[in-house]
Formats: sequence, structure tokens, C-alpha cells
Amino acid sequence: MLDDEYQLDYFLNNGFERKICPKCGSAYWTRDPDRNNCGDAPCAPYSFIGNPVFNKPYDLSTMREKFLSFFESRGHTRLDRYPVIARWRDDIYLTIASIADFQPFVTSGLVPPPANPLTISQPCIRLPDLDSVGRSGRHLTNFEMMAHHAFNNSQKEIYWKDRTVQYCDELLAEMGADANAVTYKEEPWAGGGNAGPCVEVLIGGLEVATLVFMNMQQKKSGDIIIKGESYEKMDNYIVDTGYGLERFVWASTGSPTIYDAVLPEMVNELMGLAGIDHRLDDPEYASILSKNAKLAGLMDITGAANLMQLRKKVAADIGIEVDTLQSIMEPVERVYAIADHSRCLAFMFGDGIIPSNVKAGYLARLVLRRTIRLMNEAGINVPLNEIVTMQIKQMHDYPEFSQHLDTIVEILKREQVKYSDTLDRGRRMVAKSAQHYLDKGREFPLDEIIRMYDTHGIPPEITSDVSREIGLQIDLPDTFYSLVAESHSKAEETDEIKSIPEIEGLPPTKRLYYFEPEELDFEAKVVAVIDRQVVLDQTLFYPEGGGQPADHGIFRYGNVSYHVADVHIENGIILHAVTEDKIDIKPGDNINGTVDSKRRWAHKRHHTATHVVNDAAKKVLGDHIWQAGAQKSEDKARIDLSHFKRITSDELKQIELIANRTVMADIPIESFWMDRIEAEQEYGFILYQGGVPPGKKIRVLKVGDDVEACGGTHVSNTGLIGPIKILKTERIQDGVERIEYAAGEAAVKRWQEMEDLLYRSADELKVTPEHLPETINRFFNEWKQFKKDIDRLKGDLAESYAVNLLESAEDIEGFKVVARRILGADIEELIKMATRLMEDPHAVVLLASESNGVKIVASCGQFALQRGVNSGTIVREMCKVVGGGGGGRAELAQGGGPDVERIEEALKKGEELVEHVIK
RNA sequence: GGGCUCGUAGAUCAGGGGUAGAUCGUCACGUUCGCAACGUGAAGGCCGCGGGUUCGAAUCCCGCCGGGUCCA
Repeated sequence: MLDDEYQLDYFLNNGFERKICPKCGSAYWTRDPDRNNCGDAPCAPYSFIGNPVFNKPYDLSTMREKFLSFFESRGHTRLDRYPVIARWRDDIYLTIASIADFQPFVTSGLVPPPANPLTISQPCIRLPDLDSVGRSGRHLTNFEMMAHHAFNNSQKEIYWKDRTVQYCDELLAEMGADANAVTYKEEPWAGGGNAGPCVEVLIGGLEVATLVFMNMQQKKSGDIIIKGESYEKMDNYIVDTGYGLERFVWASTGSPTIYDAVLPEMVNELMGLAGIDHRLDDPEYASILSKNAKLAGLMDITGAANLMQLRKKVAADIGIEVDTLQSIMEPVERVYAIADHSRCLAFMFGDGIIPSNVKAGYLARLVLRRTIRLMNEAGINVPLNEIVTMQIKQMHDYPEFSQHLDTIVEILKREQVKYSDTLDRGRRMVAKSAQHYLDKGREFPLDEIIRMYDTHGIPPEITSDVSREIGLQIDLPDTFYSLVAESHSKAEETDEIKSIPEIEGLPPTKRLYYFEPEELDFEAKVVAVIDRQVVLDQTLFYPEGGGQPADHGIFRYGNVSYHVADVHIENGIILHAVTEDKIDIKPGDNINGTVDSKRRWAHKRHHTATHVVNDAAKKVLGDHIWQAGAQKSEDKARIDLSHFKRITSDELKQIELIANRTVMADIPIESFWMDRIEAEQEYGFILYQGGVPPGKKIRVLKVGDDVEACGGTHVSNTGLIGPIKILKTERIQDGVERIEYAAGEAAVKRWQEMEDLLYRSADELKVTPEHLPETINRFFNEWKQFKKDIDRLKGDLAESYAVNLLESAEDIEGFKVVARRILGADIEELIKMATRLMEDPHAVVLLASESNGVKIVASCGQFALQRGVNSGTIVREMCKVVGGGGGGRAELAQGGGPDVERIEEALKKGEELVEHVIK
């Protein structure tokens, strides 16, 4: 249906012919009259292996430079790369494509591009194909997407399809590619809410680039259907190209795998450590790897069954046994994967991801643990941090990673220890469980294996290995991980966005609080009244946002006052919710507004303090600190920071001190509106600590050394924050620390509360606060000692009582029945006595005392037990008499009840029961 | 953001309403010229914290604190 989109003048004027691939049915453009396939896998096999498509081999650096300067010389501005962690996005964690750098605001047209047209080489991380990395010869977890982008709209067109294809053709020609070998395959593209026509660029059977012409956006009512979704045309249309740097390098060397082309030093180093003789100059060995890569390029190799298929084909092709091939390929594939993964980790940690159990940090840990597993399997007994360090030292184009090497190494060391702890714990758990099932003569249940992985992070391979050692065989299903996914309930909750239709068409409210930050009184004209919500033309009321709660206050109209209890902003329109049911104001009326000064000041102080604490934390803990959330209130505030270990109390004191020094330095706070792109270029993504604000312009706030995009209200000088008191830290997730603090009056109040607590505690012990710790220590130790003494004495007491009691026992048919009330004994003493007495096989003991109600204990010796005496039943009946309950074992039971008056009665009842049973 | 788990002696863990346990480690004694090994014995517990249910809670329920882990 997009067929017309591909009838490019460039194709028509340059000798191209449109053909349909007989195998896959795709349309493609070629200069070669004899070509009879689209050139893409699986229709065409790799032909570049051992037969490079360009005129010379390139490495990553020279290839990247070749590409960027090619487009620079054609009017494109070269841009620095963005981080691999997508801090400017709240919908994805990792940068997955060059266009991701410009979503959502540039692609939507809201914000102009930083340059137009532009070229960039953007490192990307994609994890969905993790399983194929190392095996297919071409998959990578991380790669650089070289790109040129042009952002067009109805007012201005930079260039569109023809020029894009022409550039591609010229680039390939300049690199010495055979023009007849290049095909352009038509393929509609869709992703991330956008879509458009696209051509895939193929050479030597390898897809080296994708040229996307993004001109549609997803819309339910759209009339264009692509891959099952409806789209409509956009006003702006964007050239979104992606040239795979690593694939270009691979195609230029023709090596058997992409890993040998891209990371030759690393691969060789690791092969050596794994004890593998990796000699690509050995024709036989090289041919196995090439065959494998070629065939892997033609098929889906995810899952053990598919992989086996590949092995069989390759083995048959070369004429060796499948087992032999397996034993050659498996170790090599592992090393390739390690080479890839460790580079991925270098990017992740180099760009500041902190390992965690959530979000991007979880993805980092996933890759990290996978790498450790692979290294163990490969027999590489070198700490992971050394491998990643090796990697970073070879990444000369990324000198910034070396600057953070100390932090990266520490993180990796901690993670390695953590993982080995988890595995140790896991092995013990599996061993215990396996023994349990072995003893019962049962199999290890599958859901138990899933549970081991799901709740304890124990990989199924480990479960299988450990239980095999114990003697329990386990067959792992190939579909293990999808079974795990299934076991998770799919409770999808879609937040319904409450939009208020009445506000559509209203003018945005003028935000006076930015222009007159010190003012609290204002006049305004009512624009609309919707239910209990008032919209004004301008307001000093700050709406909830950026972790700062809404202002409160009052409106006055004539003699009537209205209380503003909540304020929020929607599409630039500020809604004031008032508590009164009846609102006698209407659009056009002029009202007076007054903001609650105490609340506003508390928020201002806490908000500015947040920036100050953030900055202090960064100075104490390191550059990797990144704000992961914040919330303010009148009496305290908190900030969540990414950090890979717990904050110590010394560090906390240091942070508090530095924060208060910033306060005392009384630094004026600067705020100004700035072009988004300009601000990003000047200050970096560090601006977005507190989240990414929408819009073309952003408000930049400088508090001392801290610079952030922030829309909140602030004090004018740090001195006005007043004292900052840090209250506590909390670890809200692995890798995220929360610091709670109070500022200004709230801080003073906290101090006073804490002082009260301290003096009250000291008073209780009749000591001065200085002596509190040692006194408490003494009391606690004494308490423990007394407890032990009492316990021992109770035992002694019970012993001596017991002798007397037995002597005074009533003889019933040869049994020694004791039914006595023991004055002053508690339940423990009764139990000790009863336990001591039941040593006599003829004893039947019923003891009662008054201790916090009635306590009753019964016991009986061996013979009595055989006679049918059951202490449990007897106690239960006795306790009913005193209005309670009880129970226990037949030889020893206990209970009690509230009715003290009937103790004797209960004993009598017990005696009767005993007699009844014995006789 | 959602889910699942764990917190008991210095360490590793049992017990899952009815007298707090095992193994290792520690200490003492015995055996030995001495050590290891062995034997005998002992010390070592606010059963994470706070509420609730109950005659009775390490155990059940709720909240908090501290860990572990899977998924988006």
C-alpha cells in the first residue's frame, strides 16, 4: 500500500530496476539486471565473509570518522553522542537508536532539532537478542548506530527520500562497493508510535543500513494500516537513518564473525584466557566459523532446538560429527559473548548506570551476571572488573570512561561478590530441596525450579547441576524462561487519564509565581469555573509539580472568601480547587488571591534545600550520584539518589555539613528560561535530575554548584533556607538511597523534638544525656543476666518443690496423683515442676496458680500415659472452669483463664477426670 | 511501578500455636612430649522492631525496619 512511496526519481534516473524477490515476495531495487533475490537473509547467503565488500579493512574509529566526515562534507552538523542510559526519556531505560536522542520533543515538532540536518554515531544497547549473541556471529548487545537525520515540516524541507538514498549510494561507492551488489529493499517501518516507508540497504547478503522516512504517527482513527496498527500522516516528516558501524567494519574485513572484526584484541585476549587456540589463519578453523556464521545468518537460532538444527546443518556441510562441531563452537561462542557483554558493561557503567533490582540498573545486573556465568563456564578465572577495565582501556574513543574507572571497578567488585553470595545461598537451598525430593523418591518439580529462579535468582542450570551432584536428575524444558514469564500474573492496569474537556480552548494561565516569586497577594480575572475548580487569567498559586505540593490560600470576591485547598496544572491551565460548595463567582469577575505564606515558605525552603543536599551528596559520594525522585512537604523533604552502597553515618554528617555551609555562604539563586537544546548543550543531561519537563523552553535553576531544570518555587538566597537537618537515610531499592531532611523552621522543630526525646530518655534513667549510651548498655546487660539467673532459680525452685509434691501425692490405683495450687508461681515455674515430676512413670500432675489470671499445667509419666491419661484433654476441661482454654501434648499441657475464684474448682474437676480415666 | 521471598546462637540453617533446637565455630576439661584428631562438658538467643488475635505467639494477622530476587 506504500508502493508509491518508493518510486524515487533517484532510482528511476540511475539505472535501478524494481523487482520482486521470488523467495520472500519483497520488492527491491537493483542495478544488476541478473539479480534474482532481494539480497537479504534468508533469501541470500552472506557472500562478504572472506570476500570484503569495501576497498580496505576499517576499524571502528576510522569507519566512524569516515561516515561522520562524509556527511559533514555534505552540510550535516556533527553531534556528540548521547549517553546509553536514556535520562531524557521516561518511557525507555536505554538508548536503542539514534532517533531516540530526539524523541519525543524534536520528532513531535515541539522543540527544534539541535542542528538540521545532523549526523551522529550513537552507541545503543539492545538486549532482546541476548541469547543469540556470540552464536549467530552477528548479534551484539551494544552497537553504534551511525546516522544522519533531517527534520522536515510543511514550512521547511531540508531533504527527503531521494537525497537520502543518493547519499547512501555515494557513501558505498566511495568506499569501493560494487554498485551492482547493492540492493534497496522496500519494507514498511513502525516503532515507538511512529511509522513510515523504509528501505533496507543490503550488500553481500548483509543488511548494513536502514533508511526510514518517518511521516506517520499512531492514531486510532488513522486510515493507514501498518503491522496491524492505524497511523495517519504527520505535518513533520523525518529522515531517520541507521548505519550499523560494527556491520560496516565487519563487511570491510570479511572476518568470519562480527566479533573478530570489531573487537579483535579483546577476542584474542579472552580466547587466550579460556585456553582456546583461536587461529583465524588456520583455513580449516576459519572455515568452520564462517560456515557457522553464514548458516546462522539464514535461520532463527533462538532456543536449544533451533541451535541444534544449525549445528546439524553446519556439521553436515563441513563433514564432521555434530558432537565434534559442538565441542569446537561452544567455547568459542562463549568467548565472543563475553567480548560483547563486557563492552556492553563498559558502556553501561561508563555512562553511570548503578546496578539495581529495578529499571536500567536491573538490566545492567542481568548482563553482568550473564557475563560472570559465561566466564565461569569458559574457565576464565579473572575478576570481571579486570575484563571490563581491559575493555575500557581499549576504547580510546571513550576517554570519559577511564575517568570513572575507580567507581566502575568498585561497582563491579561489589556485584561479583554479591552474585557469588547469591549463588552460594542458592546452591545450599537447591541441595536441601533436592535431598528432600530424593528422600521421598520423587522428581524435582518444575514449579520448584521456577520458584528457585523467580524468587531467589538461581539459574536453572545451577539447580540442575547441584541436584545432579546429589543424585537427582533434572530435565530442563527448552521453554524454561517463557514458563517463568507465564507464571507472572498479567495484571495490567491502565491508568485512565482524567482529562477535563471543559478546559480545552482556554488560554494558558500566566504563572505569576515565576515573575513575582516574593509576592503573595494578587488580583486576577476569573476565566472559568468548572465544578469547584476556578481558572484565572493569572495566578501566584503554585500547582503541584516537581515533588512540590500545591499552595493553599484564599480568594476574596467582595465580602466572600473561598479557601483554595488544591491546585494543579493541566496543559498550561492552572485549576484552583476550593472547599466551598457554592461558588458565586463567574467568568469576568475580578478576585483577590492570597497565598498561605507559612506553607509557601516551608515549601520554598525545602525545595531549595533539596538542590543543596543533592549537590552536597554528589560532593561526598561521587559523580555517579543521580536524583531518582524527590518529595517536599511543610515539615520535611526527601531526595532519592542512585548510589551503589549504603550511605554511612559519617558520610551523612559530611553531607549535612556541606549543605549547611552552602546555606551559610548565602549564595543568590539564579533562574532563567532557556532554549531546551541550548541548555542541554551547555549543562548536559544533569539538568534532568528531577525529571524531564516538556516544552521548547525550560527553566534553568542555579543553586550554588547545582544546575537543574526546575519549575518549582525557591528562596532567593541560600541563606534564607535556614538550617538543614538530615533526619535519616533509607534504602528504597537496591542502588537507590533516600535522604530525609528538614529545613528552616521545620529543622528547628526537629532539633527540639530530638532534644526532648534525649532528655526524657536520660531523665527516665536519672542520668545526664552524655551517660545515656553506657547506662543503657549496663541496664541491658544486667537485664540479660537477671533473666538468666531467674531462669536458673526457677529451675532450682521447681526441683525442690517437686520432691515435696511427689511425697504428698494421693495414691490412686498405684498412680501418684498430684493436684495442687502453687502460690506465686508463674507458668514457667509450673511447667518446670510438671516436667520434673513426669519423670516418675506413675505420676499424674495437675498444677494451678494465680499469675495474671489463672495458669494451669498438667503432665503425666510413661505408665499413666499408657493407661490413657491425656494431659491435653484434662487441661482443656480444667480451663473451661476458669473461663479460658488450653491444650498441648498428652504428656505435658498448659492453659489458663481469667476466673481466679474458681481455681480450686478447676483442680477438683481435673482430679475427677484423672480418677475417671484411671479407674 | 508490580510480584515473590527471607530475618531464630559468632556462621549455616531446622522448628510454623504449647518448656527455643541441630551442625560448624568458641571456651574448659580429658587423651598427647606437643599438635591434629577424638572424648566429655559449658558458654553463647529482646526468635529484626512495634501493634493485634489467643489462656498461651518464634510460629497466625497488620504495620515498620533490614536483606534477597524476578518481571515491565
